[in-house]
Amino acid sequence: MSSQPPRRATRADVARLAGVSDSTVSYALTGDRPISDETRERIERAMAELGYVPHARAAALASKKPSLVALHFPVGERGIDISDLNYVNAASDRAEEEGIQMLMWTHDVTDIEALRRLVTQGLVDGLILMELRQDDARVEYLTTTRLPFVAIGRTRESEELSYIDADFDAWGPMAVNHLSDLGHVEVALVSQPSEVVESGYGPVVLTESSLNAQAKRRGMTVHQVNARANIRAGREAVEQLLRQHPGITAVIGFNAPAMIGVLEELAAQGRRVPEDVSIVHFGISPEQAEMTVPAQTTISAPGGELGDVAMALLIERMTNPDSPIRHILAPPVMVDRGSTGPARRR
Amino acid sequence: MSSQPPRRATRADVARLAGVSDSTVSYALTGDRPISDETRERIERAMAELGYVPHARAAALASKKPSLVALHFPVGERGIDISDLNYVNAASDRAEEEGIQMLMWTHDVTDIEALRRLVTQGLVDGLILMELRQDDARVEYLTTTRLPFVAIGRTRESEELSYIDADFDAWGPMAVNHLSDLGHVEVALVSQPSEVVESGYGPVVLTESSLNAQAKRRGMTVHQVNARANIRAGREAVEQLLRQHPGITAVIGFNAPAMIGVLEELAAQGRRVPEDVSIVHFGISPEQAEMTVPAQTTISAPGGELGDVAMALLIERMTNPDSPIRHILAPPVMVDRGSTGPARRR
DNA sequence: CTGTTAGCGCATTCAC
DNA sequence: GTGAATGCGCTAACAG
Repeated sequence: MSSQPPRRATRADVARLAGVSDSTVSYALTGDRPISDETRERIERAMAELGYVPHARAAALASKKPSLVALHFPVGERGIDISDLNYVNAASDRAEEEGIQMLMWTHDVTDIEALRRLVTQGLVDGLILMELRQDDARVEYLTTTRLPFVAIGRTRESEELSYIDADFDAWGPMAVNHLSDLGHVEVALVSQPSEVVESGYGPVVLTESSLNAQAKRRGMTVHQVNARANIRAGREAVEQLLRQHPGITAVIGFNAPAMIGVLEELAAQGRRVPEDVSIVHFGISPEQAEMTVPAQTTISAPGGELGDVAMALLIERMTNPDSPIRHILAPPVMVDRGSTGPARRR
Repeated sequence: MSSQPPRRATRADVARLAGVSDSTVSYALTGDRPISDETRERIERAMAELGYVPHARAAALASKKPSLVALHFPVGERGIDISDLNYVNAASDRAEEEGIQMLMWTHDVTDIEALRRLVTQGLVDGLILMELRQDDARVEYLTTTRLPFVAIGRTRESEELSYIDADFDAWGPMAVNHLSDLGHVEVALVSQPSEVVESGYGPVVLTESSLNAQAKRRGMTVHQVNARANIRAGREAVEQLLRQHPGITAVIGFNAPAMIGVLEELAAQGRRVPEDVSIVHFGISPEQAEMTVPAQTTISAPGGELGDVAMALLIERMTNPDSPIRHILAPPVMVDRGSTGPARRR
């Protein structure tokens, strides 16, 4: 390992060694104006020799252009999985295309004090919010701030908020119609813990209500259970559901760990999927859906699109604070993995 | 929503409004020298009126003190779960105590090009690496750089690397001794996918070898399977193991999703835990261990300690580049959740 | 094609 | 107790 030089080389060091002026070095770097091949060559040699690394934060200070944004990814009860990574990577890729770095910030949604520190320290030029609540304290706080931000997800009153979100109002009907077309008339919904619903978590609230509305229209009965996000809770939930409502022919899931338990319990009871019970699962990634036995048919948002568009929205707002508020809804995508079939005859 | 002021207020604006000099405002903020109550009062009023927010990145530039570090958390095949969050939160808490913000960076371990961009853009003052490989290209690259970094985990040749790591050499013996004391002489090891092992992932490599060595000493036979990280793979693995080696009385796991499958398959076969088969699981979080039916006895690293110490190490290196290289090993912790018992009589 | 100059927002040394 | 001056590393006019 080479011994560490005492301090990092600066543009001035490079300029001196190359025998040119400071700004020439800058321009050689950015290519913002023509440089003769010869001086460019000298500059590059000097940079290499000094191990010169431009200091992006100083550049950002001087140019007043955005260089660093954060994605607020509150890793709450459920953690981060590969499906979330689709968002994250898409957003980050989009940022890098624009020469902006994106880092993740993982504090709890409710930790407004930490958010305040992040913002008031002026460490980032913009923020993307995820896991929006219907009433979201972060949004309230950030609107009192000059920091540009957009959301993946939305609040109840979101007129003033730029966001992209999955069109959850279409999720429920998509599931109901699919199952109803297959002849199912009595189904179970294994949803998320009641705290999550009560805290006003948009996806669940919107999906549940669109599902119930459409079920009513199609004459379908829905028995809902709010299960904790673990395997055991899923087993217990489905055991009880099937005991109390033997007419159930399909389970709609919105809770990945619990649905593992549901599948376990069905297998333990000797019920086959999809011959005896059909399964549809909201919002999980292909990886999660393929992981279980059997694989699950899913209805979800289009992977990276949300992240990509969100970053584009943020960049627009950072570049031009007067750019219009945007609301974008991404339609759901259903992937059939064979876990649904015609309803068992009653 | 209030209309947005044209630009953010600066220290100069505050100084002008308060009728004091720029530096006085700085000192009022930092408290680095005595300020009369009266001027402090005026300054505070001015700050409030202007909605002044200090600009941390400019401050960092001027003071040459670190203000932003990144935690490289490669979210690979397995994602991030709550157990990882212990590290993340502990590190981040420690950073904030020192007035430093920590953000996460989630690119793939192998994406050195992206790492190079992160570093050469000079966006962060330091870096914590996670998920170290035995030969880790990131370490190689970063040592050619002036950027301070430390690791949670270690490489094969880690003399020059400051790290904290779990003492995996103690994991294997802890599991072997525990089971051997209970009379188990033939056990299964459901480990991670062979690519992971071949890529030289330290925890697995070290744990496996310490386990095998100790098993030999204690006269224990270990049948190892490298299962993919999903439920189905775990089911298949244990089914085959028990068929080929009916003498197996315990399963040692190092693969959370696969072990869910193992438990499912044992239940499906009517084998009870721990009466028929004992279970010990390496490296999963309490949350994961409690989630399954039955809960699993675990041997893991002490949650937040790794993150906390890693950040402390990094801060030391950033503050004083000449500080000594440190190697710290954290002893394993076993939590008995009742999934192990005396070996079934053969 | 290249150099000079004046900042970006702040910390800090040196004065008073 | 307070102010003025200098510089962190870089960008971006303004000058040739």
